[in-house]
Amino acid sequence: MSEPSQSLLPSFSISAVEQDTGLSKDTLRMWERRYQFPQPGRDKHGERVYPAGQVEKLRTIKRLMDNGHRPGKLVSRSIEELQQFYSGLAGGQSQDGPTASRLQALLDLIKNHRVHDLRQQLSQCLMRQGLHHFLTDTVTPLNMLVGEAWMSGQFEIFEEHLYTETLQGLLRTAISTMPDSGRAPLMMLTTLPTEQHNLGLLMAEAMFVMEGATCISLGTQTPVRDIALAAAAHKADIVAVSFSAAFAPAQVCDGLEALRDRLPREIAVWAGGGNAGLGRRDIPGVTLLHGLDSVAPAVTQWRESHVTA
Amino acid sequence: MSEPSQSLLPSFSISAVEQDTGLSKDTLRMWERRYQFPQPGRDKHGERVYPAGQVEKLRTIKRLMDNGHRPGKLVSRSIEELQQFYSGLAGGQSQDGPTASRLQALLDLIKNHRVHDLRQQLSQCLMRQGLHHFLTDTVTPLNMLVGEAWMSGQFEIFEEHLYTETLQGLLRTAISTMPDSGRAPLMMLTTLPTEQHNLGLLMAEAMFVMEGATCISLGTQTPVRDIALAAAAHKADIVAVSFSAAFAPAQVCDGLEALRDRLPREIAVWAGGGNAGLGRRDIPGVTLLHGLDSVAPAVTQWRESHVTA
DNA sequence: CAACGTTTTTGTCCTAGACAATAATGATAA
DNA sequence: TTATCATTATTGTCTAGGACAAAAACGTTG
Repeated sequence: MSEPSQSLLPSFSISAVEQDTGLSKDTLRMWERRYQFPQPGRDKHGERVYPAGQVEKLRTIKRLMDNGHRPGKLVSRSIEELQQFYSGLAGGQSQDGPTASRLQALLDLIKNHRVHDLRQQLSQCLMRQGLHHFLTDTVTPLNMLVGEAWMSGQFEIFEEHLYTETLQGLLRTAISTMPDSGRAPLMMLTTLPTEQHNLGLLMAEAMFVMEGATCISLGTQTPVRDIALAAAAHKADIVAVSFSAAFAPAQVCDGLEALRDRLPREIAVWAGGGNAGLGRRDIPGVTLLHGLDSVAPAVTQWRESHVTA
Repeated sequence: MSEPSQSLLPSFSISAVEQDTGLSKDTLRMWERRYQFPQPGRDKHGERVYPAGQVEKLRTIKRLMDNGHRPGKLVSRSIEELQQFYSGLAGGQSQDGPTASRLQALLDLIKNHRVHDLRQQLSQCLMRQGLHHFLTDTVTPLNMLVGEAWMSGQFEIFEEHLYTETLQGLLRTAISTMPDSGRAPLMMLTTLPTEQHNLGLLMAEAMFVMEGATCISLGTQTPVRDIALAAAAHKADIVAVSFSAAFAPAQVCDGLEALRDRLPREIAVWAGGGNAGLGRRDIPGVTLLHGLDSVAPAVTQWRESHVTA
């Protein structure tokens, strides 16, 4: 529960590790049994005490799992191996030329903690490129680069937080600037419980608003029952749900099915985001959006099949 | 894990209940052992299946616990009794006259899902009252009323979400409107892991910015280690942490002590929010802010004791 | 190359016992 | 009557190892 601060290298209780890594206590104990990793020490009460290094490795593993890897292949490797593992994954589609250097410049601003300049530069990008290209050509690749930088040990968590927070501020401002068109479709946006990443949701909202849709965001973590109630209360046309990589892939389909069941058929369900479990199973009545570029066609198609007076 | 959708009244797995109520699986099982409540059924695999009614009662109990009640006195009572329990608690300091009717009007807007009007009315309040009075005289009491309305069954979760989301948008806009003074103190704002309520943090940020402080927000849920790193990187003067009622009161002091330990002495630690565990133990080197009104004096005092050229 | 069945992998759930931290209570003294 | 201290009650989280179903990977056949 508490983290003793005696030694220079701090150690963590099992619940602290759970919070820190996103791996459940059950999973942590199970890995210890199966893979002999992690191997925490014990305090005087016989409770697990995880050294900082192992926690870091666990974080790294979790991150790789979020990208589709399986733990069995990961636990036995060293941190260094794991870090290389990742750059081989995201680095595949790296840009080149001016785009790359522009992104690198932004990355440097984050690294050097120039929050103010970062915000200004991003804002400038937004103005120059327009919201659409800003999202697809700057934010999306930058997200990947930031994740990669964290993975390879160049970034700390807080630098990621800072980037996310800055971007959120920017996007919210941009969205609230666009006039509420009042046009169909009326979209309800949210995430399911345990999914706390707001950034993907905001990016989606921005895209939808640009297509002239009317958006109502419930924020993150709305229980299925409440999504259904909210959609009914607002007579929404579409419920859009976002799944980040961190969301348990196995839960994605379960959640979408539960949601689909609770909603009347005339309300569409759209799902998107960077989650590995999204394409896995096909759920009838749920439209998958693969990337931001599929937003515009989806809205257009919806409008064509819902022509009203 | 999955929620069967066969019956009209849906039922929940233990992990669904955990998500929904914020009570850990261990706690749920323990209550069952000790208090004979909840009493979930079992599916064919022998796993717990909680009926919707019990989940609702659990939610209600959790809410009361967040306000300082203890479970032993609550579990045996009926939902109706529990709901009265709450209104007796928060209703004590109800306003009267024009303030009350203004708040009631806003409450009605939420209830009738007039999101657009709600935003406009709130915005108008903000303009008329100014940010300071808006926060203390409108937002704070409205928060309580919304919580109370939920408790007594008048509000659904999603209506609370909607209110929160609207308010967040408004506050973020207001904050970004105020020019970044660049003056001391440089404040770093965040919450500890598991604390996901951003609203209190935003309200605090607004107050600080109005006092001419420079704010950098890390968003919610930053691990202690990363708060320390971030504070060092930005040469922050003060680290401010917010604790909502939902945060485990027992963890508050632990977290603050851990944070205090990791930060150099010249960086101040301020803590605030509606959490019941805040005043409990006195932590040397941590300043407690009781309510938004204590923000201004605290900043003034800090400035007085840090006169620089 | 697609579709199917089999094996391995993996996470979550279960029970039941132990114990420490916190809150409430009662007793004593100022 | 109020403050302080010791005792008792309450409460949450940890531990262990067993069980099992869902998903992924693999191999085989059409």
